[in-house]
Amino acid sequence: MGEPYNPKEIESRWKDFWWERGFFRADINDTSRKFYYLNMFPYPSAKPHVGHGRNYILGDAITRYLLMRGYNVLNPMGWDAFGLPAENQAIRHGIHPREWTMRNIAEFKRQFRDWGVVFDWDREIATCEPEYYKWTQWIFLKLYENGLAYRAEAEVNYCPTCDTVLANEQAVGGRCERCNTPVEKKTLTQWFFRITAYAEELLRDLDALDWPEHVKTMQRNWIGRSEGANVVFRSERGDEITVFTTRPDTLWGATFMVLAPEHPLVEALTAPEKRAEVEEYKAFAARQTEVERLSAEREKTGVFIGAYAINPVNGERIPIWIADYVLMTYGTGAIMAVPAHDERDFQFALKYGIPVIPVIAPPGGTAKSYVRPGTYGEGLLGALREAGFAFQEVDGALHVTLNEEESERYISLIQRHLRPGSWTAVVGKGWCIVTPDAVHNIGSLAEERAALEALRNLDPSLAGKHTVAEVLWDVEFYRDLLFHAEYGEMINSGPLTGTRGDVAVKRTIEWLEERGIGKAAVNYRLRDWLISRQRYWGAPIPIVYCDRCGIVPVPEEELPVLLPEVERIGLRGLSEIPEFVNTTCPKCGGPARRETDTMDTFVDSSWYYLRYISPHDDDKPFDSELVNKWLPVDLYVGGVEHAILHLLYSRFITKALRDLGYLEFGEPFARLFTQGMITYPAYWCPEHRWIPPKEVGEGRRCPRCGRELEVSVVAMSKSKLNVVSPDELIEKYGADTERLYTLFMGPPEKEIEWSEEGLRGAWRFLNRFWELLTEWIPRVADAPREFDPTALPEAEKALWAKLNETIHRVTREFESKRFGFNVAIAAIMEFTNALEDYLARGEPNPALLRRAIRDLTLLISPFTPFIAEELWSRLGEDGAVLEQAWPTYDERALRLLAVEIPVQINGKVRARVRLPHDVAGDAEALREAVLSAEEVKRHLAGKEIVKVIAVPGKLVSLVVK
RNA sequence: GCCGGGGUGGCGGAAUUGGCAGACGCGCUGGACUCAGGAUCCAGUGGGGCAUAAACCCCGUGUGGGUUCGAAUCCCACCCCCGGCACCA
Repeated sequence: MGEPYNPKEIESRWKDFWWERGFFRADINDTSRKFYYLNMFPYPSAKPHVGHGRNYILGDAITRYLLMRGYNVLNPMGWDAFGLPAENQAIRHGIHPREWTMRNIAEFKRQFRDWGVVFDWDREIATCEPEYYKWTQWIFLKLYENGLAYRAEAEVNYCPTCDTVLANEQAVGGRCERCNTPVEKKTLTQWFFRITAYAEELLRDLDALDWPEHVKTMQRNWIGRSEGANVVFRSERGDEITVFTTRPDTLWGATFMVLAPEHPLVEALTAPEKRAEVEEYKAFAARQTEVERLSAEREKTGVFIGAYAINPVNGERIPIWIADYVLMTYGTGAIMAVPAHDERDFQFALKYGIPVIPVIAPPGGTAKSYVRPGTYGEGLLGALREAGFAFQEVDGALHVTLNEEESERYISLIQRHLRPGSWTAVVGKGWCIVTPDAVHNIGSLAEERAALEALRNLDPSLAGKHTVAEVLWDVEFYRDLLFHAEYGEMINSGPLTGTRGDVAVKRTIEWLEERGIGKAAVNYRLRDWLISRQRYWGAPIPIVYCDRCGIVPVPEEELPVLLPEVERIGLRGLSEIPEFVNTTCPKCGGPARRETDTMDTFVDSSWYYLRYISPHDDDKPFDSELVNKWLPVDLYVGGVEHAILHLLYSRFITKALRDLGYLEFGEPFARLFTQGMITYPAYWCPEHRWIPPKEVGEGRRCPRCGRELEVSVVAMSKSKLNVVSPDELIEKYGADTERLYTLFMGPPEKEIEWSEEGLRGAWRFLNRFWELLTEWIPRVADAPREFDPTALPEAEKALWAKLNETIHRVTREFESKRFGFNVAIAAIMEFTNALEDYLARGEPNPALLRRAIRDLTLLISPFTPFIAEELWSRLGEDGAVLEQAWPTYDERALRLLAVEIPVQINGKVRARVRLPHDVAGDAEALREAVLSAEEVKRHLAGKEIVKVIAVPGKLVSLVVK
């Protein structure tokens, strides 16, 4: 037996060793073998938990591997140190946010040290330090100078709980991303970054990034590019109303127009008699919270404003409505409504009695006709059969289904059999109303009116119907054909009638452009980035307002605009600190007021990866020359929760700085890896709120009131009291156990539940590992370092082969995209098991054993560096683990062994044959060897071999009869 | 609805990318040690059949079909789950 494993003692010995020996200090001037590894820096909120650990332990393992592979690794760490929680703490407890933040930072650093997670601490930054935010302000000024930062009045999202406005990206589903409060709409004058100027590039450049597909998809969705056309309609008075549409091919079917309630023309266009109604609706729309507006299945509402527009393609006069399903913030805030081919417009038209004109042939070319009971003569059924039309009789009514070419023939037939005063319709490629002596095509508004008139005259029960569509909708049989959004042949479309669906959009745009009534256009869902925050704990926006000079940027040499030191921070942030607000104009020297908003903390984090290169430079934000050599970041690792916000903003800032001449690259993160969160059960008592898992007893009841608790397995968070603290684990099992389990629990990109049992599995393994190695290390101290593998007996060859296979499997996970360290560690465990078995069998070969212990120690070192360093030092090798080359894999090792070749007979494995590697590796030899093997012959008795497939080194497959 | 990613034992997950499905670990079962064990160690563990045992056989990677000597892996259709977006014209 070896020594008992005492992690506490081992870990205290090596805790500071790696940093002190300088292994993690990057040589910034040597970029020949550089590797920029970066973990997303944390917001230092309270104490880190094992969920944080996952991120940094993963990064530490990768870094240690890269160091052993001889890379000059830059792996810095810093703090996303501005932000609301610190400020809220400050307001509540009177402690300064800096103090609170610094305390947490110290806590994080201590934790990293305990974990054995080392960074290049010489490059530590904190975004709340003036030496950092000075340059955040500098970036603001550069963007401002170049028209990429601007101040505008806009409808913005306001979170009443956080007392500040939010960016679009931070109002998720109409709720504050941070606190889940429904956001309110407010019209305010705020600062924006013009990220939309880069919409196209942000979208296009995604293709070349080595990022997870789902993150790229999220960004694509967020940017939301759509292609179409802008078409200019005019009001009857002559005002131009431009609409954006992705379906210009449906233009002839526009039967009304809808403006967003806030559209600037609404005021001027509204007819006097509609004014009151319109005002009321606008007020109603403004009252709606985002959450209400977004609620699914909400019925569409709107009002007619008493004005008409002229459709430029066919001169049709169409009513103008306002409705809140049209958003002022997308496209032009005005749409042409084509109810026949847009579901929303269809619902709206049906509700408000607006005509529907089909202008695109439906897919499949089917048409339907419904003939009411008692409206047709005796001979119709026979005639239909004779003519070969498919129909069904349902309670005396006929359901006729036609294909495209049959419609005309059918119409003339049905006309002969309809009773006088009766009618039917044919709905398919266009709609028509058929009476015994007329056919009304619904191809224009006038035709639609005429058809409706005819119907009303025939059938008094239709007097209350407003449109033909309404009449047809009442017939269940027609419903699936009344509206469709597919592309198809254009019909009822004037000169473009007959244009095929696959070219319809393109042809229509050309046609519009030739006539100057519209042109191709692209729209994005992405909005400009609102960066103003009405809070104290952030980087002040470096702007001064002067009554004489207007908006004046603070001159570069006066940066930073420092946060004022105050006794107490109030709810109104900087605006309630007169010493800060009142200043002099940098231009004219007259009295002026400072901008009191601070910047969104995402601005701070959108450029920090540049600052690490020259973190203490007082003259510039970053050293362009070095940054151009070190960036893009080779590997960026963080949570998916930043897939849109932080990653999109950073990409934008990088592109902007490139265009301003400070950078030579346009993407900050060449490769991205998103790791999943660690979850844990959280218990909720309706009365006592969140209950820590430890206090939950048998039967899942509240320890205080005995009520049954609701359980949910969710990401660890302090607020839900379900965090697992590393301190207790490390005290009990040591950091190596936590590290090993964290990496072993599952593939790192997946969310996974923390388990104390699983952790103990890692603990058991390390104990076994330690005892085994410490038992044998003293016995191989004097063993030779070299040996000839080919001269080993079979059992030793097997161990040697297994060792090489293990090196291969572990290395592969570092080199792969997935960092499947669960598999790498499994391989190490397997080898340890094999080594145990080998040692149990008798006297080992000392040279081989020494080599196995040596390589095994190096292989496990990125995962459990403490135990590895300790074992290494006892092995009597030179230097530290991180000074060793990563073990290499000798392919020849596997060839030393006999291989077991499975033999399939008719697709099933029926025998296994052990063969020397060179026999198994040669197709012909393999075939011969297998066919002559006894256990194969046994299965072949009395059968005829039809085919033999021999795959060298893999298997032999026989087909027999 | 659109887009992306997935469905493998009781659980987390492996499977060198078309070649022995279930590695490794957790859990579970039995045993050992023990006053005791929720500690530790040993053995077993996909389902079923046969059975003293060794051995052997059948089924099995969401469902149905296909390609192939051979499919978890490739193709077609469908079902389900997760994530993102969604009144975006």
